[in-house]
Amino acid sequence: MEKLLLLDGNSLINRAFYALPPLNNPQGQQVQAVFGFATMLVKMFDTIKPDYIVTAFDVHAPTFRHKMYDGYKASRKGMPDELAAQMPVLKEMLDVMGIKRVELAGYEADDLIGTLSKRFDTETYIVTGDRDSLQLIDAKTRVLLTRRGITDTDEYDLNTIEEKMGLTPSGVIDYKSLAGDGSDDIPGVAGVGDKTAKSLLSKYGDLDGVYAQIDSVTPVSLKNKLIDGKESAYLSKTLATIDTAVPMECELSDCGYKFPFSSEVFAFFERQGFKSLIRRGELFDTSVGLPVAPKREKAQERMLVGLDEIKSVLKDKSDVALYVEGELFHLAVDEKTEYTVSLHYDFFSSGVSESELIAALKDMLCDPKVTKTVFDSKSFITYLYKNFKFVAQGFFDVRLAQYIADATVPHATLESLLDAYSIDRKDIASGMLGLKKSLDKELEETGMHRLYYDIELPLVKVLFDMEQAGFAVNREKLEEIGAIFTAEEKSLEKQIHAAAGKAFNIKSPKQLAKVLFEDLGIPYPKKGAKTYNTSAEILEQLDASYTIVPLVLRYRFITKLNATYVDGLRKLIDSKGTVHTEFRQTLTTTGRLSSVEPNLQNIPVREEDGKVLRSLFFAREGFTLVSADYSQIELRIMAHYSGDPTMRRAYLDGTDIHAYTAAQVYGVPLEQVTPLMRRTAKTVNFGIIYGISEFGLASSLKIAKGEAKKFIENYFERFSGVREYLDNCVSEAKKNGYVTTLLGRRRKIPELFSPVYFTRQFGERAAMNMPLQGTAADIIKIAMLNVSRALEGMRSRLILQVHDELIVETALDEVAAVKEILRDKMENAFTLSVPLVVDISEGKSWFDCK
DNA sequence: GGCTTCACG
DNA sequence: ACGTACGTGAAGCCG
Repeated sequence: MEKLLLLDGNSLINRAFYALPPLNNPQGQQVQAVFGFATMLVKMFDTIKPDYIVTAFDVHAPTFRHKMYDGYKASRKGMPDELAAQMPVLKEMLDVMGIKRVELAGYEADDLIGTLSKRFDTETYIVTGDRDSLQLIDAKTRVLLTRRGITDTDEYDLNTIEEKMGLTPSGVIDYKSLAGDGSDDIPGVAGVGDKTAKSLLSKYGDLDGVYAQIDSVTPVSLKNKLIDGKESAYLSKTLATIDTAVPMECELSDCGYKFPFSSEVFAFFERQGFKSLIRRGELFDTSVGLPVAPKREKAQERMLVGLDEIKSVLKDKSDVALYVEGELFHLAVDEKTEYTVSLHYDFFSSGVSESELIAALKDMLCDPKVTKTVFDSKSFITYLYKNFKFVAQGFFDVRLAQYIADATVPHATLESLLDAYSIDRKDIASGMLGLKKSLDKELEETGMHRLYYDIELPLVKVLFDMEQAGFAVNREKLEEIGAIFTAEEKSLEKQIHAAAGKAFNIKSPKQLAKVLFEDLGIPYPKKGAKTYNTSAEILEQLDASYTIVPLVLRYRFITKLNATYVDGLRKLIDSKGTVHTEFRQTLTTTGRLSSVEPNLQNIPVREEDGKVLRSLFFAREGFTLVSADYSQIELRIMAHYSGDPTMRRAYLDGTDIHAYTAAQVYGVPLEQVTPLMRRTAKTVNFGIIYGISEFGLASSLKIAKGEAKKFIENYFERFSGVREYLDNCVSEAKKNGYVTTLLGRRRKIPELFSPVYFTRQFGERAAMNMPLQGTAADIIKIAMLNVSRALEGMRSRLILQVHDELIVETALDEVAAVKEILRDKMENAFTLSVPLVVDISEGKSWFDCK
């Protein structure tokens, strides 16, 4: 018999949307739901081999919609805009595939599917995530319910529905009439749930049976609930019943489709970036001469036993891939063969021990002429250094290359990367050689070859050295400061509890809000707020006559310092009194580094009482700290990029930029700029870097939006080049889908294509900020490479980077030389049209560097 | 595990 | 009509 496949378009795309991570097409639009739908379809073609397909969609009665700035908003409550935006793409896909789609105003997809399932006398498969559809099962109709993933389904037919659900198809309706369905707004009978509904149905057959013998229902309480809920039960029955007689035109002969796919489908997949589908040649009709990419052959698997065999495979090879996975060591010298070595070594087994293997490979690992392709080279050389005490070199880092190629996928795993390039997960090492080839080409094509090979890759070793060097921490002083903090914390806690009139957990924002705004009745500054916010920003606005408020603020401050920096740091000090941060090089979207365990990039500095924590970080015996930081590097980059003559003038003349900005914006001579004017101008300058918005500036300056608007207008009038630059950033980003730094680092900004106004605004600000923040990151990375080279042969060591600051632990007799190196290498890392200026300080501890 | 809060550039 | 400045990490609460 011929087979008909009925798909619930809304339900399935919804599943696909939530089952997959966001995935963007080359234009930056999210398309993961469409991709998931396509994958499901292909699976269905494969397993069911239907003769006919129809996809049904919901069309709700038109509702009033507010006019949007962007003229668009999700049409259905509960559907996120990111999904709604994919509906037209899905429909386009179905059209190019020649798959019939049906929709009818006022009917749900369910009803259309129900009608079609009854209309044709043929074997019918319904695919949906909606359990309601189980009522449509009959001798020729079965239902495939989607499971967790996107291609897995549970099949229900007339036999299995009884076993799996304990219900008949029509029982599904009766069940809902009694138990209701919260997610579908079906009330059911109050007080009747899953268990009761099923036992009633098994006893009385169906809903009518229950009410026919209502007097025999026990216990009496249940009987009364049923009597009270009778009207609701029958209303529910109407609601739960799928309409199988929708007046719609559709004949089986309209429902054919073309598979294998045509060249139009291929072109569609290409436009949407569905690489893994494009690579599957068998999906396409080859008779039309498609440019189908050859499918990557799966590598031959070979187990290597014994060191001699391993050595002979590697002999004279200059391009190898390595991956250690538990007790398995993966190895490849070309893409055709996947070698595995078992590191499980004992008296009986024939495996090779880890230390034997590494010893045998040591020369190769340290030979820069042999390129070792690995996933995360810093982890790999750290592992070798910790366990075997040598420093390997000569790597291609697949994770790093992928991050440079596309930083919107943060910290990708090797599996996700192999999947993305349609490489079998078992081909770990040989697959990495494939990845290397693809990524290398991608970097070349996108102009990021040099960024990767000349900056990021060599930086790995610099970061490794910094991590190993570590930063010495004064443990006695840590305990002293901790004791002081703890004492104050205790005292504050007592005072706060006394002021509140009771003990409560001050660290719980919920409990704190209740005490402040309800128990003590402090007026909440934002009227109409749904939930209380207890952030410092709000607390600072509260009526000064409530003494509890400053106590809470101080308590927050002290506990933050104590928990994060005293307790947090203590746990991470090694036996030598040193902390070794880990720098993450493949994380941020702008190209900055991040620092973890401990994060040494957010040690307090702004508040005096917090800044004392910097005295814990000190230079070891015979050394001192030299710190160098760029002065307003991002604004200088802005001056360079925009070429704004007014702004450049300030930097060329060496004028105080914030005072100068104030003079311009307020229209007064430089000498008449007050500290308040300067402070305001400084905030405006920060705003410029962040991608200014009226709202953001207003909230930062705590002024009205209208006033902020005036500031911005004044600013742009004086610095018109800056406005042109920012506008240009956004328009370029919208045209290309990405922005770039001076060194060609790219950041895709898919948010610019969101249907949601706010998300798009965010994308625009990110487009303005990234070239500035990212170029600053590029420049300090170059400086780090040059500083570290210049320090070779000296005893002084680079130990920390804090975005625009470098710290060198400096041998006492090298102080002058180090200062000169830092100034020279940092100021000359890159030539801009305005000077880069570095401020240098020195001290035994970080606190003393001022 | 998500949310809130707050430390840094 | 609604609510954010850009980029991070850590701690603690809460469900």
